[in-house]
Amino acid sequence: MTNLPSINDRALTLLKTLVERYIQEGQPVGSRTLARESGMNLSPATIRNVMADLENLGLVTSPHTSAGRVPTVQGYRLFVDRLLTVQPLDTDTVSRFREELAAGQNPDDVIDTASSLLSEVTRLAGLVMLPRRERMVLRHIEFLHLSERKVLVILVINDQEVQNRIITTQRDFTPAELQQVANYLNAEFAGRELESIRSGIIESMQQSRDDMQALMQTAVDMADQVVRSHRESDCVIAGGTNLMNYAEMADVDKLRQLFEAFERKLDILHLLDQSIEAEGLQIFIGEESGYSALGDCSLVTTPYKVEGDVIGVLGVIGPTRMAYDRVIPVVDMTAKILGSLLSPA
Amino acid sequence: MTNLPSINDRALTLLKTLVERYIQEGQPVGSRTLARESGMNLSPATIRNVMADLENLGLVTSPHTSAGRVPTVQGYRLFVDRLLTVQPLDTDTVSRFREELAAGQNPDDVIDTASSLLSEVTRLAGLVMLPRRERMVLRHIEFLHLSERKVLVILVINDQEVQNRIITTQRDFTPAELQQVANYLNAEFAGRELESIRSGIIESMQQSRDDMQALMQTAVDMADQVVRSHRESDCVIAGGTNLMNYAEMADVDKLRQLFEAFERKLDILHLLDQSIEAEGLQIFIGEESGYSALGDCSLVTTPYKVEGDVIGVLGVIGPTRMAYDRVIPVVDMTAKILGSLLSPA
DNA sequence: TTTTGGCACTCCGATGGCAAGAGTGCCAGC
DNA sequence: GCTGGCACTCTTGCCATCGGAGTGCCAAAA
Repeated sequence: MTNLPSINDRALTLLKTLVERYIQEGQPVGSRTLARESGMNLSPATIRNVMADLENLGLVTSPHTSAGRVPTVQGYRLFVDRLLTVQPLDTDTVSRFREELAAGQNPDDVIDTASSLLSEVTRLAGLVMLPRRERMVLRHIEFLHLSERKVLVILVINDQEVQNRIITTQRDFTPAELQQVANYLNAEFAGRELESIRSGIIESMQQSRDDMQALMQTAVDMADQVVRSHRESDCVIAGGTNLMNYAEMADVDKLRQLFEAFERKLDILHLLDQSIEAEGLQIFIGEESGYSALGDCSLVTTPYKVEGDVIGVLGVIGPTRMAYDRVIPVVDMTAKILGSLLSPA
Repeated sequence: MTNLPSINDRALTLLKTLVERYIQEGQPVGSRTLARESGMNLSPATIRNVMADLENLGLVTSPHTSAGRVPTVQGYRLFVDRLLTVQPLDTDTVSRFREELAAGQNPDDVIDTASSLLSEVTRLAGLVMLPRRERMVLRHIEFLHLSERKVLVILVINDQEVQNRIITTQRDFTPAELQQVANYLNAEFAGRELESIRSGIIESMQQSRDDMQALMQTAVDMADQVVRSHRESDCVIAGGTNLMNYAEMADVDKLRQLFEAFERKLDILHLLDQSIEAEGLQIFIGEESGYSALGDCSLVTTPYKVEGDVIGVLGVIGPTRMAYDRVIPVVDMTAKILGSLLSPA
């Protein structure tokens, strides 16, 4: 972000080749290799001088005296911000994403598929935050008499999501009574936002017979729960095992931390929450995320939109040493396709 | 299983202490330790003789010349079949299971909770196979008009499970038309088994208007899918990260194999399928499972029943060196509680 | 016949020294 | 400002060594 004072183009080019090389090989890059690789016709000695500068600027570091250099977080930052040349997507991948995502039967399906595809193609862990809707509109409510005092409540929200729950009522309602309550609620509240329904129902509970209140109360509870669960939201993580293939994850302890974070999901969600605010694609590199469990990991995320409104975030998580140039376009494309598939109509 | 010829009680007691000790410490047990631990007032030399016998019988083995002994798979087998003294459950755990499981809002909730509780209490990975029902009865079907040519189909099966899907129809149906089809299907097929509905609907499709066929076809498709997905079934695995705490899982490669098996789920399901036939609690030790990915793992499973019929399997997976005496009663109890909670009425 | 003490033996794991290899830092010369 | 050269450092692999732990076997004791 901050513009570095004394850094010339040559140093930048060398940094770029260094990062690229390190991403590919995963091992410290020495001056000899860099001299060969950079295509700049410079001697190793010159490179060493430049490296010393880059090290002073905090862009690279060596693990020990006689190893090559490795990019620091700041080095990666500069790389992705200013040096990265993004690889074009091959059309096969695009059409594959389009097809497999379109095959989903309902939003949950599509989101699962998105996460799996992301992980499979990038060979990293894919993550998709479930869409949050600004407007949560009750579409339809239905009560189904199961057995004595057991009722199945079905709630349809936003034309897509179906919630269901079994409740035990105080007394046995006849199917006709249930139908009656449902009809009333549908007539009164269908099309209204969940937030506003709560007060509405509580009001009308005053007037209705006492024993109907339990049913209505449940409707309110469920609506509450849907709203709440959508506020704290949730996310789908796929292909965590992919991360076990990387040398930097060889430490079981580190792995455990990471996978525990996956199971908790909370930290991840918090990170995703941050990037939901951002305009476009975002990259968190290593410690930038602020979570030690994501130690040597980077996160590439981008929001996805329905009808111009951001409703969620998706991306991948992998070692800092990931192929950003190939990952970024995949994440980008997935967001676009997912957005278009989730839009109503 | 096969009764071993020359094995006396003393040898068995020593085997028992050896296995217990090894389960606790995770390290080969030497003759000196065993002499102290067994409480039998025998000298290490005597123990060594017995160990040599046990080794000949294939019940224990030493990793190398001057290490103590470690149980073999056969050793564990004999241990769990004949020597194991099961620890009583503490009542706190039981009531905790009861409460947390009863709090589930619908079957899926309950199953997730069961898996999590299993993993948390045993500190292993918990797994629960989704219940398969013999009778799959259509309870209710509903069509909801979303937008032009988009219809949300909701299927309620067995009074508990709700399936939903969004379909695109050939032409736009009015809400009234949709209601009409739903009414017809409910009147005709509610209460009947899914298997038999297929043919019924196809028959009645001959008589109905062509453009209604699409809707009915979808109903058939969904029913098919439900039946099929229940046949190949599915399972919930929780707390895989717990396994990373065990020394025998320190190898990242082994871990990867294991977690990949978790993601595939197929092998696991196949194993669970085997134990669904069995009468009660079953233990697969190490290679007995037949899957190399489960190399040093054991599986403790037990079927759970609803109204006397086995409808699923649950259990835990962990290192062979697990505390069987504590794990077994937990698995057992979970199955009982889960069964009672899933029963209708 | 069974148990025991003793003793030689084996193997692991930690430690240290050694040499090769890789890469750096610095300096003097171009 | 670039380059070659040289000394220096650090890792890695290898080998030898040594103490500890535990076994196997044998001969004596119970």
